[in-house]
Amino acid sequence: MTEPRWLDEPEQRAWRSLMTMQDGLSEFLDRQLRTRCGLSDADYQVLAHLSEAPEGRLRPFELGGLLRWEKSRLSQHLGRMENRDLVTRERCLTDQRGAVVVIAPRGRDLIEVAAPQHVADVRSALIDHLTPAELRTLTTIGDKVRKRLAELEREQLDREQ
Amino acid sequence: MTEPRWLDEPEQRAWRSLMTMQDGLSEFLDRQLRTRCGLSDADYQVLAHLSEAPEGRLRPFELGGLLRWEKSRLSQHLGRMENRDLVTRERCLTDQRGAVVVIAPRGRDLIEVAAPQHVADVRSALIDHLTPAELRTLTTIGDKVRKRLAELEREQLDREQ
DNA sequence: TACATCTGGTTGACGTGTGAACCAATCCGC
DNA sequence: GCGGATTGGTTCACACGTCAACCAGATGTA
Repeated sequence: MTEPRWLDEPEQRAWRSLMTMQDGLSEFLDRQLRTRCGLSDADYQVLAHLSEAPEGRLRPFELGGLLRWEKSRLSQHLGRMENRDLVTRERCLTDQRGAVVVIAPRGRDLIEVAAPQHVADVRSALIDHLTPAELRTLTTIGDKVRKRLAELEREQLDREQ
Repeated sequence: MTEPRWLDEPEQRAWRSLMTMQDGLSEFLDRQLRTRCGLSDADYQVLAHLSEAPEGRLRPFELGGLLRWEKSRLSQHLGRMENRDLVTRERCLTDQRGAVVVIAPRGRDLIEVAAPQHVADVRSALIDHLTPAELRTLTTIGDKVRKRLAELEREQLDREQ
């Protein structure tokens, strides 16, 4: 605590580089989706998961698990998507308190137009400019960080008890 | 356009890995700052830039340039930060329409507490787990993407004319 | 069966980001 | 100098995310 251990030059550069890339990439992809298909990144992810699910239907809690979204966020977002005819909500037959989200025809159409364009954007902004080695390193780093964050989260939970 | 060129296995994994890391990292860092210092990531960045500026003062448009924020966002956020005594706003003497943002004592105190903790978090979640080679690769990738995004933005602007 | 607890989901209040409209001061070409 | 374009900034309306409170149906345990 008394010695902060600031980032040195290469560390600083890597960190800033990552942050800038992060902001730039999300901003770019979100804007492309939005201007070309009228979908936000959030809409896209919801529709992507639904379109891959059997019959295009999922329980909200399953969808929330896949997206790692808070349940209130999901509920609010589904409400807005329902108003725009992207999805519909039905009552669940086997669990009386639950619901089922179903992708609507308009949602299906939009995601089928959006998906190839989105992949093309991801390629054009990132993937196509990476060597196989860079691709591997990126995967490695991502996996390491994911594991580490899970660890930190567990520690946090332990401390709370 | 007729052939979408989907991502292959390693590409897919790298992309998802990056996205997950991105979400997880921002979420973690933001939560740490928020619970320990009552600062959002946005607050932190504003205060960080201000505290490094001469006399802790910057014109909003300079700050906006550094943060790459829309001016309306910056204006709104500064308003809220002013209400919380983190910054103050003064009229600019040399440009009658402009303002100057100054870091307030409370803002200075908070950033000085938050900064070392924030760096420690960045280390503990990311930097300390990377080899020098990974650090270099990350920097390289970030730089490539930044250049590429700038290129795409220029093309976009050209198309609009 | 009865009561406590847990789970799936919605709602409301609030903080935050975006785009467009707007105002005033400044700049620039004549 | 004058009039139009540009720049610095704020404001409004709206979309979005988070948290806490809440409700109803399910589950577990005596």
